[in-house]
Amino acid sequence: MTKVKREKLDKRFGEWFRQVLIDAEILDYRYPIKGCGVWLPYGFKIRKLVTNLLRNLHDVRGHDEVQFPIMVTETNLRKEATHIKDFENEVFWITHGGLKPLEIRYALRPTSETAIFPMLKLWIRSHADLPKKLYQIGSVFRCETKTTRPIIRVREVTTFKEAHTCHATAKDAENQIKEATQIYKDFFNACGVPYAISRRPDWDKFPGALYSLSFDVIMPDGRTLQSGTVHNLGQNFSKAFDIQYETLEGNHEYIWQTCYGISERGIGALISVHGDDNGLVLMPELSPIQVIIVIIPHKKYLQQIIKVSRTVADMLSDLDFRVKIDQREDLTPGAKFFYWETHGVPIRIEIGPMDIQKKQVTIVRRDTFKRETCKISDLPSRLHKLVDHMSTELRKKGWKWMGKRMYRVNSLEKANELLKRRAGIVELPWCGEYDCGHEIEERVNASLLGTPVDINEKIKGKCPICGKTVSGLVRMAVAY
RNA sequence: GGGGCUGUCGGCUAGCUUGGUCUAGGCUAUGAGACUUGGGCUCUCGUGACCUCGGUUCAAAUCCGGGCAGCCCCA
Repeated sequence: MTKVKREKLDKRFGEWFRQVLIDAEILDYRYPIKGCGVWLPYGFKIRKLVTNLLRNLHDVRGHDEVQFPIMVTETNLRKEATHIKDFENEVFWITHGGLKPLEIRYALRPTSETAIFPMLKLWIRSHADLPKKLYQIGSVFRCETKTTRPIIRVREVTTFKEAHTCHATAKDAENQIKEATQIYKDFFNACGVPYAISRRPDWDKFPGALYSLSFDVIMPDGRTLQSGTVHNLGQNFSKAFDIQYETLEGNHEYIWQTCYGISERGIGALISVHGDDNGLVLMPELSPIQVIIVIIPHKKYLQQIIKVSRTVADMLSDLDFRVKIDQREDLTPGAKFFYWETHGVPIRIEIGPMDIQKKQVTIVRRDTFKRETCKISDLPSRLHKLVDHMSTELRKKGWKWMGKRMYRVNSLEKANELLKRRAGIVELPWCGEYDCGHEIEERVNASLLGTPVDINEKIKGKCPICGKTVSGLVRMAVAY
């Protein structure tokens, strides 16, 4: 039996990740523009399963999907001062229409607040129009100056799910933050991806927000990937864009807003968390093919083998499994086994002469490579159980893995030692002050992810900089 | 933000130091055919490349400069 190994993945993650994108035919990063890649058919199918999951999660909670233009006028982009200040040096500009310079330049949206809000001003008249919860899935553009890498840091983010909500009161907006957080928890749980939720330091929040929460995922190399963010915008943007509503009493008030986003980084996370040295491992729910049938040809039994494999495929297809028979004649069964392993297909069914004789099939799991046989009549119940079991196991394995990479320390020295070897996320007592935070950041040479919002225990410690007794923590990691 | 390295068939690479039989070699992939098939079969015949622009030179994959693209390290 093949053994599950994660040596290459753990030691040379960057190389492993790039190879998986090629081997599993997810994304071709050879497009001639920096930071841009092409979603390949198989990768696009994964992406579609992920975006549909996001759609469902938002739809059932009263969000409506919309589609805004990719271009934003310069005037609108500049309306909220802190927002443009932060994005300014990574905005792509459209300066010409044909040969003529444009009188007003257009920006390729780096995020869509400034595209959406002028329209909200037109749409929102009274309290009866609230709450309004919209989302869209599309591309945003950032001229990243740091090294770009496929899926993880790109210039065209092709899969940006951004939700924008409007509310009558601060409290409603605050509740929306809770709902958004729950949606994202549900999302990452469905992907089997473990996360840490932190409130970003004040100086590192989304430009224009009151505060920002972030879902950070630890990658196999110990760096963290910011994979989802939730922002409370307060009235900062509604004031800048003059979005008011008429209250029950007939007054006019500015609306309260939130926004939250998840990108293809989520896909990057789920590839990285579950994979192994044989390539991709997918959650059954997010796998374009859930069951691959490989026949083992044998002259004497060939017709029977083909007939049985079709029967099995039809049966499983009727039960809503995504199933496929690998009918390629130029590859040996062994070659097919490797091929589908690199593609992360959760379950392989082998049907050969031995199986035919015993009226059974052979089942092999992708996550453990465990091989077992099953009577054809038992197949439906066996596979249903197996799929559930695999999802649960992958999710558990992910959280266990992450648990080993969470550290709580009291001194800068210890934190520094852990972060230097990229051990994962390190928690340290912190007073919450800007000066102390910056000094910590400098001394450990890593990023402050912010303060935990997903733990309940009481903390007692001393800020390593000012020495004050504190009840709060700060999380640090080497971030992507 | 700063520094370093790299670019040759679809992928991985040999050749570059010392410019010239390089008409650019190999593995893999791929097309046709034969033979196999319970963990990447074998054989035959094909296909397929010097990133780009400029410079040096009798002569450039090879040396120099710009651009584009990729990788690594440090802040």
